[in-house]
Amino acid sequence: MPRVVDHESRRRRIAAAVFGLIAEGGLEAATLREAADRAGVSMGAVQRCFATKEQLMLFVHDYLNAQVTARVQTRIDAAPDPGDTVTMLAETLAGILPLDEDSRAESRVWLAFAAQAAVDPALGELQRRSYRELAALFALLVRAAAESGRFRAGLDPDVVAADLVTMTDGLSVQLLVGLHTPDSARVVLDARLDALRA
Amino acid sequence: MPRVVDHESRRRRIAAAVFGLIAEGGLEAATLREAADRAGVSMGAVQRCFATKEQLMLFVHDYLNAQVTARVQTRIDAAPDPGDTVTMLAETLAGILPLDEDSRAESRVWLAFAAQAAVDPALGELQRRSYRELAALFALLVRAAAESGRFRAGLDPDVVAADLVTMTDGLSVQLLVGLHTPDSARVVLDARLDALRA
DNA sequence: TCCTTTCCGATGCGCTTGTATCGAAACCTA
DNA sequence: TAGGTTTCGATACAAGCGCATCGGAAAGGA
Repeated sequence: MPRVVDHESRRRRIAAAVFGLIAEGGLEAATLREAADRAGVSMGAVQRCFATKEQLMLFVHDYLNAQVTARVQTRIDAAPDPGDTVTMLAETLAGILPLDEDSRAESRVWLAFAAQAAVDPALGELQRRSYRELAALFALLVRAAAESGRFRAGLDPDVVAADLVTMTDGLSVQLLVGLHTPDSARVVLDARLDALRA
Repeated sequence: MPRVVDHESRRRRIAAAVFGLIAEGGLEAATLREAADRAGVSMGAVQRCFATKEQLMLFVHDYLNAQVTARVQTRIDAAPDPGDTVTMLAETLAGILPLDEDSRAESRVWLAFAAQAAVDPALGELQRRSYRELAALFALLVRAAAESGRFRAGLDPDVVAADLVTMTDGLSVQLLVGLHTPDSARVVLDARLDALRA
């Protein structure tokens, strides 16, 4: 059993390379050769880690989700009150939005996948699942905040969660295209949260 | 001056073909050969009408805007009270959203261009201009509705217009991905309009 | 009628793509 | 140390791409 290498870390390295390529040039810029170059490996290595390009792209989609999740967790941990449900909700929302260069790159990749998901059933199903998880998280936090009295009573957590997902998508597009600035987006976000508070 | 043909109508025919290709398979499916086939012309004709593929894509972007505008105008004309500002606003919003198969196709193409615009400055500028026009129209209608007493006084038309643009983008994405249904999207839209009424 | 001018359809070219292939190198076991 | 197994790097290949080329067809003026 010779020449054993850490496949998983190499897969992540390649995924990170593809992520960068998509962030800079869209899905069309994601070619196996460029990915191999950027990851510092040969094409043969890429082909050994991923049987087809489609599998690679699905892995990159998961990699994107992991990146966003990690960013959000970091934000929450750095907040003054990491255990507070409203803090968690606010930091999650702010962490998803493209408010700095890193999150802009993530959002560009997200948008590229969203466009592809609209014409690719398999990717669409994957994305639908991701959205459902996000909405469930939002609903969980909203319900907890309402029960603890931090949010108004009588809110429908699922409806509010869906609204928040819709808002983040809209704001992300507007931030990327440049019609919203990070400052103006924060105003919208804060206003939305204020409207929920008791 | 022989062999004179109607260039403009041929350009629209080709644009319509590319539009269909993008709606079905994303930007990657938009190739000159497929476009020529679908439009029922030869590649030579396509090359005569558009010097490069980039010019063709920019034309398709304008074609998309024209399609949406025409749909919205049709909706307004068919409404019971075409002259009412609130009616115009409501029909414009509903016309933009992917609520039926035709508008879903338009929204898929819009999303494909939005993703490309995030990594292509020229297309980004074009899209920014389109968004500004839309926001200006919304602001105009909101201001008129507020002055005529149909909407609450004290609304900032520009802020409301930006919010409406953001909402339509978010709803469009959620409708395309399948987390919102046409019915649930209409509920959100109606609620947003109700919140503006006096 | 013929000629000039415009147009178009077909074909070719250079390039890039994803994937397949394969000899060589690397490593663990015996 | 020898052997066998796994991995990798380079290369080959077919397909598809945008774009360039060009001979002939079409149409109005002389």
